Amino acid sequence: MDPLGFSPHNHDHCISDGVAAADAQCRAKGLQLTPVRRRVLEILLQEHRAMGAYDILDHLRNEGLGSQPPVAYRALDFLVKHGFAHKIERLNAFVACAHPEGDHAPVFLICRDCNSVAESDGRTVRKAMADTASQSGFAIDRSVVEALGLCPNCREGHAE
Amino acid sequence: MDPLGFSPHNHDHCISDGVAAADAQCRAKGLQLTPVRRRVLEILLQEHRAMGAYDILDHLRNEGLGSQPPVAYRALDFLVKHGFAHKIERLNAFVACAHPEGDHAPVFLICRDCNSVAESDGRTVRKAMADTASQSGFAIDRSVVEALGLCPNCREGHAE
DNA sequence: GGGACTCATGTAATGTTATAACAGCCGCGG
DNA sequence: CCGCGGCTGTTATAACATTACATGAGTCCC
Repeated sequence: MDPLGFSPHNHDHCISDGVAAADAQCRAKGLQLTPVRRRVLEILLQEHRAMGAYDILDHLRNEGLGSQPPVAYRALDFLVKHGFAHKIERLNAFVACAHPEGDHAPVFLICRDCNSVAESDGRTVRKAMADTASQSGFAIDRSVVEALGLCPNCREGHAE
Repeated sequence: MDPLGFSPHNHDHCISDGVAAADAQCRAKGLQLTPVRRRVLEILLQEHRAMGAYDILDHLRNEGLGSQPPVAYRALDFLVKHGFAHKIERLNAFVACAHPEGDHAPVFLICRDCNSVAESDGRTVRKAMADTASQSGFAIDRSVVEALGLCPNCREGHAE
């Protein structure tokens, strides 16, 4: 059940900081952080793990905020589009962004044991990708970089 | 409709070479390249694009080789597991491996216009990822690296 | 040959993830 | 007041994937 950075932290801050950052950016860009969107972001921050759209929908349903898939997907699309959350393709799941302070190029480290997801700095990786792509004349818009393996905590358990 | 390398080539060779490589590796490793598996690989090589499992299943059905989803998924699992094909997570689709000569770390370049997929050499990218991961003590097993953008051919069309 | 085993296949049913399409609401500018 | 854009509510369905169980073909060992 360990969180995004593979390290302990004050989790209340994650939530309030994350929402505050989104709030600020939405105000700055004229976007609407509506109750459903805000709540979905809070849920993602709270749970601090990759969640399926239907997991999130369950929460929303319990809270009377919507019960049909499009409700969840629309909120998630919004959050992903504006960088407040990310989709983990490998898991068909979503996580709150761990670095909401503007543009970034995340690399996700997914633990195959505890399913935690860490978002780490992908700048060197993106650089390498840009080099690779330019050799074939390909122009990258966006990219998906996800590693599967063992997080530090689970590695200990597997020590042989 | 352009293919894996964004460049023209003799496509008959792709198919025969791909199947021959798989054949050889299966023999070497004691794996069974059964008719369904072989046919799925041929279909992927033939079409030379990312195909959904159900697209492949349609082909199989037309040929009397199986009609239920597990038939396609089992063959695809086999091919992916042994490196004869890859899954493109972003597209929920599969492509034949373009470099069946043993271990490799592919990076996929996915054109958002024509949907072609190129498999390029990911060694420098993997190196960068390993560096990034090791900083947080994460041990990578496998990874998914997919870039979305415009291939050289579609770039021309978009020149403004 | 017969029994036990493994691996591959056939098939029904179901589960999970995601989208299309349309109707209604609400705030805002004209 | 009206039209318009953006968000939400809801029904229905599409697209992707797996579980579970039955059958068959080959191999090994006795």
